[in-house]
Amino acid sequence: MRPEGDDAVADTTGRGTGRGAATRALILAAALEAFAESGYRGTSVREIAARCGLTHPALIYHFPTKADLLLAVLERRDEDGPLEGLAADRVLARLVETVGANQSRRGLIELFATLSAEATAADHPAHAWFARRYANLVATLTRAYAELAETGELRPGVDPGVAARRLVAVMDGLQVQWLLDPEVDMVAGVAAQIAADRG
Amino acid sequence: MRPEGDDAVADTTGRGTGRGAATRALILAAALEAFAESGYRGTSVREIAARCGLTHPALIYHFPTKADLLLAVLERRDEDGPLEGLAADRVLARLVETVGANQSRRGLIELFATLSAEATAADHPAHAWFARRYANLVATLTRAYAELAETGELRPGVDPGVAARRLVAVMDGLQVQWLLDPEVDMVAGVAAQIAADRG
DNA sequence: GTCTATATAGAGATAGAC
DNA sequence: GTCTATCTCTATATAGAC
Repeated sequence: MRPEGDDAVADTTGRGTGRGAATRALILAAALEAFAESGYRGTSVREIAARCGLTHPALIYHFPTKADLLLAVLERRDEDGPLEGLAADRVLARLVETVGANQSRRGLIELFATLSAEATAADHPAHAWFARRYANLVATLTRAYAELAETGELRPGVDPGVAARRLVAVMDGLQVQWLLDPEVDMVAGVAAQIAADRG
Repeated sequence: MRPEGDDAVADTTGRGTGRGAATRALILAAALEAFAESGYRGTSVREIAARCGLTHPALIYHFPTKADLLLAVLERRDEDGPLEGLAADRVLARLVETVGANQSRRGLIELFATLSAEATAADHPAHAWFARRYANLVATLTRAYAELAETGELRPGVDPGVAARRLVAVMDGLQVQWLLDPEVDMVAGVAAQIAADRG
């Protein structure tokens, strides 16, 4: 009897989808929360284990190292709908929607704000993941802005590549300001940023 | 005989300016470096002590706790020339200059990028410092943009307060991107940001 | 003012029982 | 699949010698 049914959690350890699949999902949720509150370095594997009623070795059985656990959390977020295929208008609209949706998930914002700064260190376990993430995002937004420029919808003199980096920067920077002061309106900020560069 | 001469290092422990003043300056420099490389949580007091040829207890004599050391490092940077008194044009020009100057001090950028994210946690020792810093910076830039708006030098429809927050966000966000990829031009990005909101 | 030595707590990770 | 018990390392901080 296998109680997990048709559970479909990604398995990075290659152990298949045994009974542990549900436990793995539990662990990933707890890890997301914990990393979000204290960052990667500030969180202990024991604390994550305690959050889901496990002991430290039990967790380690599923994710051999702390770094493996972090990468599993990050890879899980990669499943979010990609922006790559969309038209320029849709890409920018989706970006604003995402910011609005995230505004109700403080933990997620904390995780990415903390981690993206931590992970600038070359030896950080999530370094490659963030480098790839930023490169992809900037490339996608550069293409969107370039598309706007072709039809004259980008303000003259605005460089699509620089504007794309600035847009990503505004999203990141407003997250920190919002974490320090929840009165800050991230959606308004990002929308204003896009409006400033469009014609 | 007091070898420190007219040394003027801030003394947060209330021990006066005895021989230790030179040692304190040495410690602060090493702490800045170390915090910059590994963040506050990722740095041990022992490592900072080792960097300046001291033992851990010797350092603790000067700065009773790790948090005291961090705050002393931050307060030391408060001595940088303030923006408050300047005219709008000068404020914005100085901002771009500062970004350019910082581009040669990777350690400083790492410190602030890492810490500003870490310090969003309410119980972080530098939380109050960063909350104050952002409030001051946004207030100063809001005033500068409002001044531009009065003389019609701000693009119509741009809210000075929102634009100020976006400018601060761009500076912060570009730092992370620059840390991940030194090809990123922070000066060009910040200059473009200001140009996008001005008339 | 700086040291050695130590207390205490917590980290990540492993071995082996059940 | 999860546990107890333990290893090893490192952390912050203190006591007291010099």
